[in-house]
Amino acid sequence: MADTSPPRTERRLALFDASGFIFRAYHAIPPLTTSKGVPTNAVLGFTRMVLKALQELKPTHVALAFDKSGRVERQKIDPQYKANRKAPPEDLTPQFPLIRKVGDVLNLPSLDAEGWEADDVIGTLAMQAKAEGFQVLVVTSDKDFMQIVDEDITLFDPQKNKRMAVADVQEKMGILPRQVRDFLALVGDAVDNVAKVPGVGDKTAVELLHQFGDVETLLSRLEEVKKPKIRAALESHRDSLVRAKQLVTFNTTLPLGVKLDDLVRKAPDGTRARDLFTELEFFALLRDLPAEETPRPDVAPLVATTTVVTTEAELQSLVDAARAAQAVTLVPAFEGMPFAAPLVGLGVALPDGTTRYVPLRHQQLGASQVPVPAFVAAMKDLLADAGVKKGGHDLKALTLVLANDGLTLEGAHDDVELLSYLLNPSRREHALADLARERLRSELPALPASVEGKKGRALSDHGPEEVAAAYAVRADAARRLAPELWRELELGGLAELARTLELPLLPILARMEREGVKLDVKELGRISERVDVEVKAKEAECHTAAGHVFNLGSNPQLAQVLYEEQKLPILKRGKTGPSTDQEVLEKLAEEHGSVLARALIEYRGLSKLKSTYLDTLPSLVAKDGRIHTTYHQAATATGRLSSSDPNLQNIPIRTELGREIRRAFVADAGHQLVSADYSQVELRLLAHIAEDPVLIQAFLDDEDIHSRTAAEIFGVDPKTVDREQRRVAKTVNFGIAYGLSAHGLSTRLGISQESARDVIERYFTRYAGIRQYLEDTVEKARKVGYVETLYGRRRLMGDLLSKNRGVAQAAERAAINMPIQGTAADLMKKAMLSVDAALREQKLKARVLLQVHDELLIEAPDAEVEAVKALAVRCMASVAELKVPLKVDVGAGTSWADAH
DNA sequence: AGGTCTAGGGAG
DNA sequence: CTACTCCCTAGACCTT
Repeated sequence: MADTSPPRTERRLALFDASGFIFRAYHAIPPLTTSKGVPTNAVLGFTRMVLKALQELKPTHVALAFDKSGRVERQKIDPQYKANRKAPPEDLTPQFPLIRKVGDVLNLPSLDAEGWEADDVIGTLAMQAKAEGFQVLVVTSDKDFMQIVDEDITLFDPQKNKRMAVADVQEKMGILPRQVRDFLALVGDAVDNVAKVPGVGDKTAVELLHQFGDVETLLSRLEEVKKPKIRAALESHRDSLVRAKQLVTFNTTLPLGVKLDDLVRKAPDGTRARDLFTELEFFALLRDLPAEETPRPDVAPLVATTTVVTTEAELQSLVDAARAAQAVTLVPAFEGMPFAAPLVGLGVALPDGTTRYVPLRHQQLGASQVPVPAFVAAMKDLLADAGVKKGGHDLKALTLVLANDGLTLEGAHDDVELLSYLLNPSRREHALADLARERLRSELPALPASVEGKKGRALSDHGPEEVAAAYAVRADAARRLAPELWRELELGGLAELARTLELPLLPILARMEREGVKLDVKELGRISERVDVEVKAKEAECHTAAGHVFNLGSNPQLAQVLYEEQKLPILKRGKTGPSTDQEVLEKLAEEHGSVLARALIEYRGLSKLKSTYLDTLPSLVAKDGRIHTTYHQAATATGRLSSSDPNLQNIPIRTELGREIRRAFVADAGHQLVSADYSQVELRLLAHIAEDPVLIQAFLDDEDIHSRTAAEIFGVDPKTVDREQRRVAKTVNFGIAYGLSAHGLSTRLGISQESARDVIERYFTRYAGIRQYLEDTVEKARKVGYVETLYGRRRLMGDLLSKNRGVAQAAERAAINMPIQGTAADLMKKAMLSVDAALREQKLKARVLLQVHDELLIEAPDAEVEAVKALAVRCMASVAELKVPLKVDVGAGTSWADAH
């Protein structure tokens, strides 16, 4: 039996200067509130610091020390002590109790003493612990604490992550730790209103202490002080100096009535900590909390054991059970990209609450696992049977992995990632572990580190016993989460959206990813070589203009050259320094004739396209010569898809070079790419949703919408609108659904704020329905807490009630935009279902490859091109009956550029 | 060497 | 603060 209590010499007590950190955290972290408006910046900073320090110091004992009416006792010595301190800011006061709560849920004892400061509490405990043989670590950033440093007591500054021992004090101060109080008394403290001896600064104080050792000796041998002025000053400030030393000296003899055994470190109360952090919206910190040690009694723990399926008979009985229940939850074990990764094993949860793990490609098992062909044969029909509801987490990935073994998954129904997303699309992640923690109050067992970290052993090198439980438990967690999520979806009116839109879309996205798009690597290479030359030339041009070589990619270096060496005016500042962005460079080039700025703009444009696309895309081409992006169906706050690895939704188009890059996206031999995109879809939706008669009529008349808007704004005939007027109108049309302000419009158009205001006012006068819609949307969102699309997709909008004006206003703009952008996303998703169904129905070979928000890119055999163009237009335009027509532009060609 | 943050910029 | 929604790159900075 191992003795779990550490040996005496290894007992470490960490004492936190809580009060000190509260103020530091408050000032270090910009104002922050929860979505309900509760200020939390100091709480957050404090909590972070504590967690970090605990991790770093790994103490065996711990306490948080607070001030409690901290001036009272010292003001008995000197009524002026801290008399100039203002009351804490009003948004800090409510944070004190919250910080005590944090200490409470983290199981860290809070200590204080009436009338005394945290310093004294710490001093007292430090002495007590030292006497009992502890190592003491005082967590503080306050220099006053140096006075209690000795061989057993060290300071730790969590911000700098530095410890301070005796030698460090000597090095920093030039005196011994026990002389620190004498030093502080001599030099005083303006902040705390501790009087100093005039004429005595740091240097003199240290010199005096070297000569006399301490204040008392100094005062008893004043005649030995050489400098007459200093001697006189000390003479006349005798009393205040003695008082000062009393003020700065910690009281180390407080009757705290605490035994060190009471301070043994305990694990946080996982449940309460999670609840509190959730309430405070400290989502990042939630992850750092250790596993919950006390599961809630009303929830059964996730299955702890699982059956490893190694025979065909066992597999068959699993299949039979799933078929009988018409449902099964599956979590695949695989490594790498789902469209290329072999299935290593499959975690299975059945509705009866049992789980299995089916190993398939575990090296060690060899022949003692079900052979892949047998697995495929046994599972094929079950997986392809849409009547058997499939559950899991990220069923698109499951679909792709299964497809690698020729298996088709139908009946995707309980994808908990997708369901959770629909409930709250603003959430960054819908990780299974988080959902299980929040909704099941259960921690998922970790995967072996070598699996999780993707390094070391391959997954297939693990024995099934190492991973079986982990995957089975994941399946079980998903199975249990689904009904709860569906219940909430029903309550929110979101279930239909899930059933009829998102879930049917899932297999289509899987097919699109699997299909990929062909890239002409040679063509891209040719462009890259050419651009390489141009980039180098521009780089040289920049260096010449600067007069020396520097790193063009480094904004600090660039700022140095522009603003210090070339003395150009700083037009805009960012968080970290003067800005060097496009807008600024443009001005510097235009208005200040900067050659460097001009060359840099061109350099940036070229190098961006080169590094992001030309150099990167070829490495992402799979063995089949095609690029397989990943679509994220549970990513955006508005309901759009997103794309990554690579992002094919931001391939350039606006510049000539950009268009050339699109020329490298090509159709396979004998095929063409058909591009079909919605024209002005968001503006049309704005017209429909806002029910604005003027805008609706404009679309019904199929007018040039920007010219029409210009005509409305400027009160002229649409035919006589000039280019400038149209440009203004176009910017307004685009910006209005984003909550465009007069300020924004003026900077974008380079017009005065007055005329921008005028333009917006005229717009709203002509399109009165739009103003009404914008106002109603925000007002309703404030009341109900969310905004929604035509099809009921919701986005929760907590920030609308934020006390931070900037945050609240940003939320208003997002609230205005979401119903428009989100409805457009809904329409496109519906269109994708419709196109897919039509292609199948007509038995066409054409395949949808890409979706870029308002565009679909389809690869069609030459013979099908015309039919596919017509089909795409028909499907996309008829996806909804609105008060305005949906217009679809379509084109075809051998490359993506040519299809436009 | 590896992770995270920031600035900047590509798309709709 | 100042136009919404994303993802990716490079450099800076910090940690292992």
